[in-house]
Amino acid sequence: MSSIKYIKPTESELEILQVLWDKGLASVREVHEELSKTKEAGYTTTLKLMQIMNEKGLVKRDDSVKTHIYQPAVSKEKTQKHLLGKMINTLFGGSATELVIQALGNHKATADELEEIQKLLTEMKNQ
Amino acid sequence: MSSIKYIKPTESELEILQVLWDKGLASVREVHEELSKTKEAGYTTTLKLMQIMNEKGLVKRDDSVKTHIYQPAVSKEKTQKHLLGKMINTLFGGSATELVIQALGNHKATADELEEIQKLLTEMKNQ
DNA sequence: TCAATATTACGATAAATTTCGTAAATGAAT
DNA sequence: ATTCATTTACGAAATTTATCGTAATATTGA
Repeated sequence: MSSIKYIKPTESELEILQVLWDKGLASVREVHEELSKTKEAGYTTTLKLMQIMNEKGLVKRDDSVKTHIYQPAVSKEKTQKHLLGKMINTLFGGSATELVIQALGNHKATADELEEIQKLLTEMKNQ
Repeated sequence: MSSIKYIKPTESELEILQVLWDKGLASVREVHEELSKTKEAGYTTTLKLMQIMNEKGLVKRDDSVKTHIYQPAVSKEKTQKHLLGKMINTLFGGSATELVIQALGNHKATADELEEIQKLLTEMKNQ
């Protein structure tokens, strides 16, 4: 059994993780530039957050080089799964279906995407 | 235009809202009893939270009677919609479809529920 | 080498959230 | 009416999150 406690990223930490999941590896500068496109915050704020995330184990870093290079230490899929599960419980009374219906109803999907989901559903029914 | 700022409930506040959405009306005691089934916290903690929620406008209360009666002041659907949208953005790169696939993949749904979702999808395609 | 630049480290602060102790108010029972 | 139990009010503390100023460190280029 694993005694590793799941660490829930904060909202700001999730934004940083998103960038890292996308880039794989990145310096603080790179992450900060990316965040700056949609958000206002100082460089040292991003730096500090990433240092804290390193302490928490949410990211790893290579500090053998002058400009430290960070990478995610938690997987995108597991994090999605965890937070989605939490939301299903605390907001949709435990029903994933209710969430799916809400999501489909309120957020436009393309025809292709609808196809994809239908295919998945058919597979699920045939098991 | 409406100048009402959306207030994001905290995690604890969401737990309380869930109870109120379910019961419609409830005293602090009732909410607290319900929460106690899954959570450890003192009665005054729940009370204080509900008082703060009242100040924020997340709940309303009738204090004309000795034991104040609370009810939700924000709708379950709107709250779901808001937080779901936020999660799609910060965790699924803006793709509702990705979220739906994750949700269906990880959380079992009954055959009936799958039917229901398929029906919804068909309707969406035919529009 | 030395000045300019960039990066990291560190500490401090502010704001938001959660928690609870204690007192005050109310209602009920004897 | 006095006691007892319940509830609300209030304040304070502890925690977490977000932010930034400043100092220290390292790099580069003139």
